[in-house]
Amino acid sequence: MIDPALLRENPDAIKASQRARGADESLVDDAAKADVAWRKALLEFENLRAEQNAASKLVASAPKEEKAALVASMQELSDRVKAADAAASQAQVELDEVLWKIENVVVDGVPVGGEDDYVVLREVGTKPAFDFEARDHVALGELLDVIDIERGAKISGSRFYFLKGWGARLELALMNMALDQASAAGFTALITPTLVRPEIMAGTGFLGSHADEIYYLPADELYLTGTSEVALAGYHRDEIVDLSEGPVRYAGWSTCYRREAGSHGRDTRGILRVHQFNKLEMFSYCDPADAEAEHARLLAWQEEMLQKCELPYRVIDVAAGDLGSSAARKFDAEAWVPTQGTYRELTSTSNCTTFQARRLNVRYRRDEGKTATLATLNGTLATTRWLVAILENHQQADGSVRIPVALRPYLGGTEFITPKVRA
RNA sequence: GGAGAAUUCGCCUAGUGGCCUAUGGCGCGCGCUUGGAAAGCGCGUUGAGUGCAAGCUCUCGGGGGUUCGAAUCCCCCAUUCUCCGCCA
Repeated sequence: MIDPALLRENPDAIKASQRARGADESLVDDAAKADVAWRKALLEFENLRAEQNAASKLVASAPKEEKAALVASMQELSDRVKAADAAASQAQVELDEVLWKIENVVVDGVPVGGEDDYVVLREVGTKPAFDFEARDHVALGELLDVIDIERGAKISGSRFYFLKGWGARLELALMNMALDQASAAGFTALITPTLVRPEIMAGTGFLGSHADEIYYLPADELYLTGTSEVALAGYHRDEIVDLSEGPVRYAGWSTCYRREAGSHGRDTRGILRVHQFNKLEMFSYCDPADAEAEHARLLAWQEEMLQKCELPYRVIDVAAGDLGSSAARKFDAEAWVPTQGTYRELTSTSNCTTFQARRLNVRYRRDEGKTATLATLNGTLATTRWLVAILENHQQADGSVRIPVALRPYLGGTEFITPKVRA
């Protein structure tokens, strides 16, 4: 939710942001109107309630024989209080309805436009030049017996798979390397619940336009999360978080579930787009004044991981129209996928400023002791999808795959996965 | 699955319709005292909304109801604990 104070002080800033996103600008005027109406209704109710409270004290202290008359005279006031209360509640509902529709105010400098209007910030690493016919990760997965897509489909349908042998070990190695790096940077490891209640799903902003992307278990009224961000953001719901020692950071590991309802026919081959995968997610609670700096730190940690995996990648500054509603800015790091001749997203990091925290009521104490809404940020540190880039970029002519040096300690020192070796 | 008990400020706790603008303790903060500390004493210590402000309003797990008036009575929901049953 946007900051109501900003709505009163500088509605034009919100309008400019909506414009940059290609979103509805008129919502801002609607919200301002609803805000005025709500405050008026609230004042009316509070004045009547004050009157009632005062009169109620008289009844309490009145002699018995006068009570009946006093009580009778207060019934009409009581009705008016009830009506005013209902009107104020209704006005607040109407205000919230509009406020929740307005997306987060983008950070200055975010590229204007839609999906294709991203700005490439940098390209890092050298794309591999193969002097043989490169195999894609599906072919490599079969050859090395590390990814079993056929049997995944047999037991669960399309977009499911088994990671097998060195494939399973490679993913665990990747996650462990990421967790070690995160722990060294001060993140607390969390293995999170993947089934959450509706209000948590709504509070994190995932039940909006993308609700059909989410698995739902009606018998239990629980949602399967598509990212541990949901649990990590909900973790401190309704709490005052101690930020006196700097940002509070969590590295959340979980399996992620996505229906991929709107992507029929896209990335149907392999494990690039699947219904179930694992992810280690960074999540940071911090002082809003520090949020942009923290965003840069999250991106730096992501790049460190990509470099340790010896992957060529580029970083893009995602355009306003392609941001999620909670994000004020988003950087994606995309790794080169040789057989597709293009970059594919491996990590994404969003600065949600106070937008998400306001919905979930997460605050911190400022130096003066006052409470204020804090900022939340998130970013991918490793996912199953990384295996695609690792397998394809490090493949050799004979179909074996070279393990990046930094990952080897997590695989018992193994340097190559070869077609003959089994885990 | 069944039965019962509970949920009050960071923690523990008092409170059975109006004197609750919620008790007491622990902890924490400030001060007095002290050579310094402990003890002791005094003051403060849930948050939120609105308003320029004084103030007013809300907040006793959440929501609804009864009532002139609800921490207190009723209903629904959540969570925790205990017992019984069933299962690994």
